[in-house]
Amino acid sequence: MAVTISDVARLAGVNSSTVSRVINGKATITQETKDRVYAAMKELDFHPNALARSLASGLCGAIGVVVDARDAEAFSNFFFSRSLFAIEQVAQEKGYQVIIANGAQSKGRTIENLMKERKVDGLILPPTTVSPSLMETIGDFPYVVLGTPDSLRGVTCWVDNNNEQGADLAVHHLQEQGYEHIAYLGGNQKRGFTIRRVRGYRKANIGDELVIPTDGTADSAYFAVGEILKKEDHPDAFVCNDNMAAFGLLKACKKLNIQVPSELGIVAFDNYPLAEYTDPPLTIVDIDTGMLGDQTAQLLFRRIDKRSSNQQIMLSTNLIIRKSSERTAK
Amino acid sequence: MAVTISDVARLAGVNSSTVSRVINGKATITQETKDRVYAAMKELDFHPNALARSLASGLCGAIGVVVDARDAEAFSNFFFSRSLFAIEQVAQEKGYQVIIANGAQSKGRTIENLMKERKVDGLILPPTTVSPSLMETIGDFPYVVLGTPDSLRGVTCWVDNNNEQGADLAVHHLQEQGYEHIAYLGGNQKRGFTIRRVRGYRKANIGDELVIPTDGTADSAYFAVGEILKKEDHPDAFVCNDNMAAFGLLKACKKLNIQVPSELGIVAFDNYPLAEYTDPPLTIVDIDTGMLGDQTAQLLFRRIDKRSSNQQIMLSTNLIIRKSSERTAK
DNA sequence: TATGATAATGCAACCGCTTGCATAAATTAT
DNA sequence: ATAATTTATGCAAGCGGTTGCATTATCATA
Repeated sequence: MAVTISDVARLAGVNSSTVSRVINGKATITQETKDRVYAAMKELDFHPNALARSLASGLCGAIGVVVDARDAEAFSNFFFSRSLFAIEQVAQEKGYQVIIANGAQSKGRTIENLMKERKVDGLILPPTTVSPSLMETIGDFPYVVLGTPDSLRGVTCWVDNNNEQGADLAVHHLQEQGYEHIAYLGGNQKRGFTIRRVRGYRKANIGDELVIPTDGTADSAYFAVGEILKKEDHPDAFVCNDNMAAFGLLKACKKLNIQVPSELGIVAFDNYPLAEYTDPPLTIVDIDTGMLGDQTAQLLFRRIDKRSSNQQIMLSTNLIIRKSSERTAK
Repeated sequence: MAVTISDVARLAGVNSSTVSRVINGKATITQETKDRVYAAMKELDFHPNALARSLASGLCGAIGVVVDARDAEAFSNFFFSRSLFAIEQVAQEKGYQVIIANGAQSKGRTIENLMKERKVDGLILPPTTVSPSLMETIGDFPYVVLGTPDSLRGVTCWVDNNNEQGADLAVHHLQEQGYEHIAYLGGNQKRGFTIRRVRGYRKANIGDELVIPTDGTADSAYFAVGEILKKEDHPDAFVCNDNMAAFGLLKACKKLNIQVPSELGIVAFDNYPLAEYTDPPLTIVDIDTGMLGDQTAQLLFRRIDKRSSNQQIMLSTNLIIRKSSERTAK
């Protein structure tokens, strides 16, 4: 059987409540007593039972990170896993555990259980899972949405990168480089972040407007631009919603013998590790996923500690300029 | 305050132990009583407190997945996150929570805490964290290493893909395609899985031997092969330890105007989403990361339930043949 | 109908820790 | 020296369940 607080108390010749106070350090205890308790703890190799502590104290010492992934691909999406790294780091500093749970199959049950069965003190949610009804069951339980929810109804707290500003950045950069007909390639036009990126593109773009959706694969981008690029007056630049779209586009350009960047410029969202190894390397609207995770976790802990009300945090994106948009180098 | 089991009991007109039995379903209870209890539970929107259950039952209902990542890059490595998806799925089926923890900074303390503070019932560990001393503190606590430990001393339970067989597969395929001087590119020669892949390469390779380490970046591969490819008698095929090495190699070939696959064949480990979008698409030794995660979790649960002794499971890899090794198409 | 076996439920201790309140010890003020 | 404070520790009641044992209700058997 495991060593308990009373074993330690007995050995140190004190009451178990004293041991508890020593552990938690929030009471005045004589140095001498402390020393005896510490010695006893070390001698018995005592580790407090986290479950019992949580039960007694009413805090579970864990936060839940919910993912909404139907397959391994979505799960391993790099946006998520990078943010997760930062989240875990913040949690570790606070002495909290991180529980991950895939909410894809369960229609909100996952979230409800985590909350109501007292498994976590707070939740980080993906934009796709929040709905008015979910927000109702969540009530004033601490949560932060990582990303902007598709529907804002009832949702009051999130952290996101500024997609609109990112698209603006991309378009302006291409315009500065002398590109004139800028199109937008990729993305599911029902997803909030795509909508906002397209909105940014529309606002910044002064030429003709062209938005080409894809299903997220390089192939679909490849086929989608195939016909368009054959026309005489095809766009001379693309803002790509993701790296896969850019890859499909590059492939199509290669096939049709369109030179990048001299004849066609490309800027894509998200700095995948491989974006700088394409030919030519891709100019990127970079999202600081680390910062995103960090801010999300920080905000969540503020809410858990009741040190913060609901708020929305928006992080700026920034441009990593590479060859794919360097028309001036022509 | 939350609804407790006694609230339910009171409303249903039974003792709280009866409610407990109804919840856990492991006792004979009259249908009529059950109905009353369920009705009361529903009326009060009762959710059992997981902490209290765990404390009383002695099981925490969570498994820990330890990662060893110094930075977000390592954390988001695709091998890990894909396996994680499968692990979470198995856990969810068993009603278990998945706790992830980065053990990089803490020298085994993370693992020890998860275990001794009773936060998890079992652990999935990365090969890099296991050491004889750690195995000693782990004792007979249920664990499974995901990957083959670098040092086998004291380690008794792991699941891995068969790296040696994978390299064998790659070399044979290249030989069949008519390539004769096959080199091995990439990897840290101190890491177990690289060593085993190289061993497989050495066994299968009948021509000259050449192993070129890299630091995992495409750049280091690019520079490493630069000189080698300039020589007259350079290898006519490469087995790459990872996708990044293959990217660097492709870039070097392009620069030196070496045609792939007609003049030089490439097979790389790991099927990155982008491997089929390179020019030419890469032939891959594919690792079924989903199966790996699944088997690891299954084995862990068998150990938790004491239905299995320590064992080592090896999963076969298989080849995805694409253009980069199709010499016959010359 | 009495009797033993079996099924259904209640009782209460316990899981290991926290914490409000009471008490005892130490310190300071008068 | 004694009273008034302040500080350090003990006591015991929870936290919300689970579970072995005791008890009662139900049923089959003779």
